[in-house]
Amino acid sequence: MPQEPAHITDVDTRYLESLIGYNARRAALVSMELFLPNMAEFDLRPVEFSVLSLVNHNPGITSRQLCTALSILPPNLVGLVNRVEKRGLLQRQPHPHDGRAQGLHLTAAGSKFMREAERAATALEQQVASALSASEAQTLMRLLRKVYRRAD
Amino acid sequence: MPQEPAHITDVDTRYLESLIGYNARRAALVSMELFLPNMAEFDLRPVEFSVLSLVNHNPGITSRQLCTALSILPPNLVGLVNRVEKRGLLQRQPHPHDGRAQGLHLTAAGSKFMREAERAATALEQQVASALSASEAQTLMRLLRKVYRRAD
DNA sequence: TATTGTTATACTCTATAACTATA
DNA sequence: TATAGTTATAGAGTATAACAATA
Repeated sequence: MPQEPAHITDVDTRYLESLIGYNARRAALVSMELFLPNMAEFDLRPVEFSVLSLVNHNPGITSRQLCTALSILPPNLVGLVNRVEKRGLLQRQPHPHDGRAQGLHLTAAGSKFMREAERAATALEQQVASALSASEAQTLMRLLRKVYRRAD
Repeated sequence: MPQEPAHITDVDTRYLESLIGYNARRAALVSMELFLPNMAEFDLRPVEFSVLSLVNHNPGITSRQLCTALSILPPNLVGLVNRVEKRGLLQRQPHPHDGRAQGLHLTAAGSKFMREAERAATALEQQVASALSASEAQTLMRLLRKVYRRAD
């Protein structure tokens, strides 16, 4: 056991690395760091990508549903939707059954855009998972979902 | 295959859930949500806990080393260290070999405080990992480290 | 010349309160 | 009365530039 050296060379991170939250946060930050340059041509932040992807796969989804699915607070979604709407990627449409709500839909340009963006994100995934085998990557995601899906 | 329903009931998140970054971020957010109430008595934010824990296990560590180990930018660490120093948990001391640097050390009160805080964090870990077996938790952390340790 | 720590500051992200229109 | 969307705003977190002291 070292005698509490006053001059540290290698930092002992073993305790922090025994905590799931610490490890998940570090991995998430690295993933987002890789996202930015690799997705630069799309000018999308991670959350914007997530929103557009959910609209892509759930046409007619409401803001409220997006907020619940992605843990975004409603006031913070407004500006985000406004931006991608101004870029011509997304449209608000009247909701068929609820006059308060609006269904969100990708425009034709938005659909094409998201096809390419999701292809790029899937390619980027190879970099994020470069140290993992295919089966390790699947295991990792399955275990992460067990952590954040509290009620399943 | 559904005909693009305009009224979504269950949100299809399958594509996003195929991305490591998305899953890691969701799990990190849930972990931090659990951290706040469970660690409330210590009045520590996750990053403050990480800093104090590294000082605890690496007495004499410098700010620069902390920044590197935790991916914090130096200007953002200053206020954080000031706060825990004002709380009497941490002390800056002259560095033995480098006049520019300062070694960070826990005070006696800080040591006692961090013993209890780390015990609480370890107990909290049982909640974070409640859906995982012990071996699944170990696997999860091992795979997460493979993601964020780009050069190993 | 490079590095440590610091200040000042800007920018982004996240959170809260209150309002409207509709259910 | 409750909910969807919105506005305004506050707070937390993260970023860059520039400086003094030391290597």
